[in-house]
Amino acid sequence: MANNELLEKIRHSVSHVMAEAVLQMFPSAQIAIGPSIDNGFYYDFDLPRPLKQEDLEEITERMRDIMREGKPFERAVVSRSEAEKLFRDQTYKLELIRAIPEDEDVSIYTQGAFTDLCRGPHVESTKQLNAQAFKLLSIAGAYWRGKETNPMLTRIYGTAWESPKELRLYLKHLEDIEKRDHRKLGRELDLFSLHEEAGPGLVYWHPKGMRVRLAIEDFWRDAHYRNGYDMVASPHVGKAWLWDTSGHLDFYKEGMYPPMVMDKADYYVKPMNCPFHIMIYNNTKHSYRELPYRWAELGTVYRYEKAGVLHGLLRVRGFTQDDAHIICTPEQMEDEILEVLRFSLYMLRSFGFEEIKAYLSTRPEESVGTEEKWTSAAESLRRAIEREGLSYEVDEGGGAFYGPKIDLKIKDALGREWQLTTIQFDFNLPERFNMVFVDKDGKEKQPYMVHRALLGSLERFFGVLLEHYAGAFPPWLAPEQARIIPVAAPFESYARDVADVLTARGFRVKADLGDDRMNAKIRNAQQEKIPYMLIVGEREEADRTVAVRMRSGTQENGIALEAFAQMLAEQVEQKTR
RNA sequence: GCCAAAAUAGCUCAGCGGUAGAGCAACGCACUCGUAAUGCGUAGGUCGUGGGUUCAAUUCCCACUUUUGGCUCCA
Repeated sequence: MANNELLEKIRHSVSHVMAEAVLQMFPSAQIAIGPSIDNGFYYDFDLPRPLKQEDLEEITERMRDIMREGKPFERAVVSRSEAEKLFRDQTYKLELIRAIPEDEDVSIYTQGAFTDLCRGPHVESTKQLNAQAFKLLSIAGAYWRGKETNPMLTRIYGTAWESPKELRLYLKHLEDIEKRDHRKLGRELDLFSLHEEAGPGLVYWHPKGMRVRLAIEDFWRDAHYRNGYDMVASPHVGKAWLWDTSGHLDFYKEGMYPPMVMDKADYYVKPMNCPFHIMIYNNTKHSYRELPYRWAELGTVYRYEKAGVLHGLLRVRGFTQDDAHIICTPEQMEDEILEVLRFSLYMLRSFGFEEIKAYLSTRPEESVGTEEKWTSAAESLRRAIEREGLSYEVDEGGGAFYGPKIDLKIKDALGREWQLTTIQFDFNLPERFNMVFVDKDGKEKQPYMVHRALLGSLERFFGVLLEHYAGAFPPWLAPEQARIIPVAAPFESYARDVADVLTARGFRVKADLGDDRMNAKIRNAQQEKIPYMLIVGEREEADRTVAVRMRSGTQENGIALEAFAQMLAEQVEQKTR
């Protein structure tokens, strides 16, 4: 969506108009902040009572009235004391005024009866706002300045555009997003479920969803073996000793499920796989000749996520990371980073994600590891990004305390960004677990350890993929690749024959032999978003062909069964969409 | 965790102080049919859980659970 200066002015101005309308209704309301945001605006209020949906209608009407009056937005620069006097009843505004740096002007904007502390800019007059091109969307709670310890304010979100037409397009876009919601598609296509009574945030994979997941996993394992990784598997629980040593009980305890007691020892379900992989490493002594190790595991971990943040497959409490740890010598580190980034991009592109952006996070204030290690690690991350020609942003000080990292975000079919890949250095665990290798000079040295997940978690990745394809998976991922539909009962045996042939070739197909009419069978297959419908009747049976109907609606008749099988095999191999 | 809203059949939803209703799906029967729904019938619900108010609660009130939208966009 375009986001030019005019739109920003419009949105910010509409938010002021909304604040004026809210103050008309609730003269005692405290107003906080009301910026423009992507696609719209919000304003935070401290109100005498909670808002109802109907209130939004009244606010909307009042806003339209204000816009019709056509009052100018007037800017004025005032002194601090004037500002404080002006907003003496507005505690949040007073706090904001005090936070303005000394060398900055304090400006106010007035339209009609409403004056707000504001940096601007705004449109010149409320006349320039189109009374039919905005919509108040939702009411939400938001902490003052986003801090949990601060009071909870009432936030009204809205969207605003130059013209009613643009508003309609945007609302349509929101509908598209809703239609693609992976939770909805997951239910409609019978892919997965969640069960509140059996535990929130825990995913149940149904047969069809599992088919897709296994297609992803099979490709993932194969790609990892081809790219120099080995597979390991580790337990789901570990004794407190492990988590004490790793530091998780000190730093991550609130993210872990509470302990289980057995034989007088505390066992914790794993929130991460790393300590286990280190146990494997520390099982024996290692020479520099053996490094690097690249150990991968589809490791299922459990983390306590706050109840309010759970969201379908995208935020869950139990998930399977496509995890791997690279353990290498300092000399190998640069090449390993470059390689892992290259491999990440290959994986993401294989799934149809072409727009990829990198985010580099560097050393935060509190951190472990030497300055030298941080610098060399961050620099090799940066060089790897640049060599791959990725656009990137740097988040200074945004790294974890244990090391710098690269995150990769992809853009999906609707232009939304999702973080999938993370590549993180870890200077903490090698130290805590006393990991060593014997170098050329016969001395024990500490290896570098890199933690990486390319798809992130299978659950989240599956959710993103589902929305990206709107449920219409490409043939190589589709749970059912082709549905064989006889035009009438007499051709059921040929339909079964076709299904047997294709099943024997390793394809995922089903013959629809129910007593529905053909039209209904096509409709069902269409709604299940199956890539191919093979329609068979007298003609097809006679010359061993199939009529191939694609879910796009286009069709090719009289395709030899063998030719179809070859085409499908090729599409699966090439991962064609 | 916090704010707000919601929870009725497998799904989508209606109802609302007098012990529940539709469409789709499911199941049964009939129908021999060439590109997005053949017709008829049957079954399915302690109205999220617990408590309260009431002669009577799915409906009103309270608590809990879960779900949804937010809690990062800085005057």
